[in-house]
Amino acid sequence: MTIRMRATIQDVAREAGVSAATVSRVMSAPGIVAPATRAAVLDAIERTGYRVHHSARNLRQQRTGSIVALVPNISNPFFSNILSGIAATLGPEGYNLLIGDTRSGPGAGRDMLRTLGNGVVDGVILFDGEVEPPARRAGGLPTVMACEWRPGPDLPSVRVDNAGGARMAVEHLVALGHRRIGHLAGPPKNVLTVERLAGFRDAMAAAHLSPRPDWMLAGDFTLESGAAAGRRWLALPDRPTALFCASDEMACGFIGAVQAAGMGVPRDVSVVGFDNIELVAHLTPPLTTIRQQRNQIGIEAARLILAELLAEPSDRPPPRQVLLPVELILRASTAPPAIAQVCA
Amino acid sequence: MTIRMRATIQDVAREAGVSAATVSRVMSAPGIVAPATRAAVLDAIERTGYRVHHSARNLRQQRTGSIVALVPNISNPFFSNILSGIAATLGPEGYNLLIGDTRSGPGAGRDMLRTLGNGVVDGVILFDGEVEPPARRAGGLPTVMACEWRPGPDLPSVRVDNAGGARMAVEHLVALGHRRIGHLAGPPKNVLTVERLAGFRDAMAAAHLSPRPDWMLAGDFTLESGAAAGRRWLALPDRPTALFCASDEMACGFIGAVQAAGMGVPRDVSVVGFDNIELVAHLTPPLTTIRQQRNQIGIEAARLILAELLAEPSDRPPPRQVLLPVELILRASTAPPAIAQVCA
DNA sequence: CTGAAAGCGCTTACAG
DNA sequence: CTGAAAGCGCTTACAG
Repeated sequence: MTIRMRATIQDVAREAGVSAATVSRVMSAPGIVAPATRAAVLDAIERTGYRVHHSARNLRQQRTGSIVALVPNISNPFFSNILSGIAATLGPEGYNLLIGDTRSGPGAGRDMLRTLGNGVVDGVILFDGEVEPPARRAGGLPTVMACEWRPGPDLPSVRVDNAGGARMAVEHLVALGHRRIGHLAGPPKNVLTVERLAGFRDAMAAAHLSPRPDWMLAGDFTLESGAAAGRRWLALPDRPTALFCASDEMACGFIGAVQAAGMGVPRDVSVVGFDNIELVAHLTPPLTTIRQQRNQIGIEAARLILAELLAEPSDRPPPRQVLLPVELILRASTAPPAIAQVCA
Repeated sequence: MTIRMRATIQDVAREAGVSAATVSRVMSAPGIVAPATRAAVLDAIERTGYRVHHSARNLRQQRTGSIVALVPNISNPFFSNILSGIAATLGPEGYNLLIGDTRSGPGAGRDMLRTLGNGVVDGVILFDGEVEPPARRAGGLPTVMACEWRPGPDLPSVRVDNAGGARMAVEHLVALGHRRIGHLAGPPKNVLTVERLAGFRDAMAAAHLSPRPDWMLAGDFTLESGAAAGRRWLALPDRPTALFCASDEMACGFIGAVQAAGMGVPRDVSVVGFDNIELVAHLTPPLTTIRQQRNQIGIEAARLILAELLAEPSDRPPPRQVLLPVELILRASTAPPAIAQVCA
């Protein structure tokens, strides 16, 4: 029952007949150590099964090697692909990805950011526009925003063209002949809600249509809120013939509720979503939607935070805003309005 | 432009007129320090804005304060709720949750586990039955399995009653009057595939039905493989009237493909899924499925790993297997077979 | 090209 | 109840 302890750098040094400093150099800058020495060290590393102890290295280098992604809700599948893009980009650069939830758990929100600031992570990718990150000069961590952002201040961020996507959705419906177009929005204060709503209004105005207040439905991006909106749509005395939903999840819930009542999509109402989550291609009818490149969002966010970490605090570049394009995906949930509807 | 450095324990000690040791004790065992001293220290902590530096503490305590969850695919929304259950349980105990992907990225699989073993994490929750964790005595990390598991060895694990769920699904279909029942399975080597298939066969035998080879469809748990199975079903000269799918995602893909061809669910085929992911309640028709308590899986897995970390290596308890029950959720995707079908 | 030494910021026997 | 000291395992000026 001999328990073999983990080898330390000292064990390797002894085994190779060199100093710990040399072993360290072989790992970090192999070029500056003599070939023979290097070979001996590598051999000793092999024999001892040595692996660097990260806590020790981190303490010495005053870094942690971890980045945290803070999302409003880990359970939301929208983030899965994004997180996978982040992890894939961070890994090769020697960073681990930690994941946190800003809305639940201990020390949620801003308080969490302060706790994380001391030897837990080196940087933050923040997906929640309602959390205010402590300023850099107040001891705050390097932070980038993704998807959502905060008004005003100068954090690097990656966003998609939310207003543009909303315009595409409406223009598509208008081109099909719809003039009675409603909108199912996200939670009121959310920046994405605001931008998509603005795009909706712009495109409506451009088509000389004025949004009807009773056709502006409120949701919160969730399936359930979409279903509730569907029930409200069913109860309307005078219904829009088309609806632009600010998220695919809401569109799914809406369609489910409408179909459950025996109405048809797009027969009775055309529906456009936002996000292009994988599932909506398999619905009946498949959902017309605005595609966000989720994996790319993750990749870009990871690059931004890596750039922040690399830059000297003194000559940090001005915060970059990466804007990713979106794309209209045409499927069968949209069609020209029925004659009866147009004449209603 | 005064940059105020982070306060260290020494700064607090100086400020309070005590030693660093005392400050440390105030944080870890307030009871053993005199009330007056304690108050002075707390005051100094407040004034300096001191926060413990985790890398240093970790190095000293020979722990990292992090647990990693290794999943086969971060992008799979099935894991979202589970991860959120883990994070919620780990947080209050002072552990962070790291998330890794066993199938992609650098050092995937087993190699990853060895890298993680040195000051990166204290323990592993492994969701991939195909990764072999290094044994504890070979310097392997404390590990628990969740959802999937490995044949034979003695790792603690949390599982659901996969075979029981499959039996419930088939019994339900039999009770509705189906006798022509097919199965859409997961990837062949997967333990979940094997268990659910066994449950399927048991229940079929109990109903004096023999599974027809041409009704045993193969998938890999993904939407796309479900859609492919739907196309195969459509091409069958003699079709089953009901199908038990080993995952909800496959059931969604299957239903989408079948409906796209103008066939009806449950009119032409009844479908049962497995998992009860949130979305399937909003499909048309809503999916009858086997519910897994995903959040609870996460909570139990977190408890198991915490127990492992707490136990002295000497008197570690025998590995516990937590078996969570599943539940049949009745919805509208299943119905008695049509007369024409029964007589086919 | 290599080594001796200092030190990252904590915690914890040990002694009093 | 409290302090002085050692040490966790590394890396990195500094000196040669």
